Amino acid sequence: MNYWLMKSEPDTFSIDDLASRPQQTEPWDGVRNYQACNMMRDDMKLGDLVFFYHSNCTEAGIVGMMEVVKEGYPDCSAFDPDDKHFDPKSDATKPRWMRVDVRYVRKLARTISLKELKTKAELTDFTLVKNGNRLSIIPVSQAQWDFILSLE
DNA sequence: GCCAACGTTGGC
DNA sequence: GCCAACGTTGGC
Repeated sequence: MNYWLMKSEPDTFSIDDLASRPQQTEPWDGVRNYQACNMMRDDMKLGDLVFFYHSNCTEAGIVGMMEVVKEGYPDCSAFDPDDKHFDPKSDATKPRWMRVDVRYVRKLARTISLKELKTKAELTDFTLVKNGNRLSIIPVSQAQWDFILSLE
């Protein structure tokens, strides 16, 4: 069982959007970064738990939790010329990008902000708090997961 | 809206 | 395979 963190801009897709979806489930598509896609393809497994992180907003931070309900499969939004994330170099015979499906688990009692996470000695190795980090999917260790939840 | 950091592209 | 140019991310 692995733990993860996935970023989303709340203006585009927030935790409340996820909670109001049918079955509270959503395909996590539009990721166009190889490192992140490889993790969805190879490492994210059914039942893995994921922090939902709001980025590029007033209070960037961890707002909730979700779980992987479908393992990596081709992101067909890359095949659709009308889609914002269309990629002409990806096609159905050789999909370049992957996605997983995630289901809402719960919101945290409060937002654990990036600012706060950066102050914790326990998290100095956590990729999220490293300067200039741009990965939208980040692995979280068991220890990091437990520690972050203890802050709630 | 600014800008630093970083990933990707493409010429050579 | 190097690296400059360019585009994007995301905190502030």
